[in-house]
Amino acid sequence: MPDKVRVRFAPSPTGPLHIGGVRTALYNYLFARKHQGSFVLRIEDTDQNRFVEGAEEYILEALQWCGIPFDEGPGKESGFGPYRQSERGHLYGKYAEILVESGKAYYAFDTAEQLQHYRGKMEAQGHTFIYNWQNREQLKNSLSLPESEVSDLINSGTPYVIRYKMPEDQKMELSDLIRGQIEIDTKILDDKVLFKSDGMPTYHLANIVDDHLMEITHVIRGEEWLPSLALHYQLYDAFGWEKPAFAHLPLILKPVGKGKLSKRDGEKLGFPVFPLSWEQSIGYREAGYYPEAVVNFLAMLGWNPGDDREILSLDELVELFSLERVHKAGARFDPDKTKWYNHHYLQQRTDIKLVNDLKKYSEPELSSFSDSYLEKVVGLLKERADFALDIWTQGRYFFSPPENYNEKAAKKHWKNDTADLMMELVGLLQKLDSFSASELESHLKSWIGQKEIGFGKIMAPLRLTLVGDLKGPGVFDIMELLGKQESIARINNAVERL
RNA sequence: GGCCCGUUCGUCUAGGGGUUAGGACGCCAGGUUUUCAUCCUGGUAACAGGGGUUCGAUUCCCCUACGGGCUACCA
Repeated sequence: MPDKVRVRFAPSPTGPLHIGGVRTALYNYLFARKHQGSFVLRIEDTDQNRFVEGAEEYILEALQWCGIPFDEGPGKESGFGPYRQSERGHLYGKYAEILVESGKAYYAFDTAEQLQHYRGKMEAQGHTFIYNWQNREQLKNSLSLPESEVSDLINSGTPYVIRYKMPEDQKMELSDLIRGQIEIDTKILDDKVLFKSDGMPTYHLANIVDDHLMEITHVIRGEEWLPSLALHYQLYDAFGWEKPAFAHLPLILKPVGKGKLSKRDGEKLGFPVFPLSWEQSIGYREAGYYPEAVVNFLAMLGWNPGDDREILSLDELVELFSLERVHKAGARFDPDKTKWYNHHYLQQRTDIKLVNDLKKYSEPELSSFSDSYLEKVVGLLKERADFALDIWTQGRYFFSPPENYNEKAAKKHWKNDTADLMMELVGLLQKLDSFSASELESHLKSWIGQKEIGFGKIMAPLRLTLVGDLKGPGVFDIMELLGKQESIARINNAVERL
């Protein structure tokens, strides 16, 4: 790689960034870091109709949350800006005209309605309408019309677009870092619009011009752009510019069923498809995922380091990443595995951090408990949690007595003599000075041993009185945390109610 | 429909002319925990099909099937 590596992530602010977009950004970021290059964020907002308020802010915040900052972009000027295409509007017309002058592009006056009509007609016959060498002489453009009429139309303010004049029959060899060589014949390609009648460039023109001007060395983008690669090659050649290297990433597919991952899948199967919440759709952040987990599982979706490692930090990913190891086929999204990643990263967190995570979800209920108490709760519960929220939902009994008792368990374990046994147990507990888990364990065990009854006759109902269910950490640990007074109160309470 | 890209356990994938085709998630079983979960151990499970090439193909080539993308004055 001769020059300094420069890559870009170029989203359109037409809505929230979805998880596939995040992965594209991530791969760009990893590649840039790996080669000590620059990661540029460019906002492609040339379509005024699809602009969505707040989308750009969302993109910025999402990248920040994921921990994949850009080196240049909106608000981070570095000599190649501005980084919003809407602010570069004046640039593109000039380049389109250059192509017209050199005969590589032309003016077209066909209205959207006319084209729609042609399309409908062809489709009715079972064909596809393609605006190219086959019919451009019959359509309304500067190739078919006399020069004088063309200038009349332009001077009278007739709306026009500028189309690229795709060669009639040229065999092209395209090259992709992930897919290798691709052959294509230009005769099946169309005369794509480069410059719209509203004075804005289309993606194709703006993209090539900006990538050139911003000195992008590697274009890493989604596979949906592969069909446009030939056009982009044509454009670089038409301008006489050096092409960047291209890498087209496989798409992320639905967990079940057909097609690529969509917002609907998240709603249907109950997992986020956006990094942050957007309107009614919950984001990974809000669902309780850690950015490290999101980055890790996204990185592994379509790429691997070539060995068995699956838990990789961002730094390790940077170190190991290579485009050559990106898989070619689309990858089905696996919600279970993303959970597993989060579970892993949650275990790595300190108890203090987890307490803070927990407070985000249930601050009011937790405010009356000390941090040291909460830390102990977290310590006891974390290993069974995928999310910080699980600690709250699965550990309610640490914060308030059980409101009801699991009926099935009560029926099975609360026998006729259980109440008497529990009262006897209360008597024993009253006498204890230390309420540590180990003390409790030895006292209870010897007591049960003396009575010559099964452990189950005591342990199961005891747990029921404390927790309300047959779940949770060790009974003695729970009792120690709850304390003598609360534990006894809960046993008494259960005796009355069961 | 046309064009392009793809196809290894259910899923993410490693591998690559001769392998017991490896790992992870999920699932199942055993162990630990006198609970549930975690955890540990083990197990289940794959080279889409058909032709070539070859002494030998899951691996290379072709065809078919299937999957995906594109086919806008959207990106």
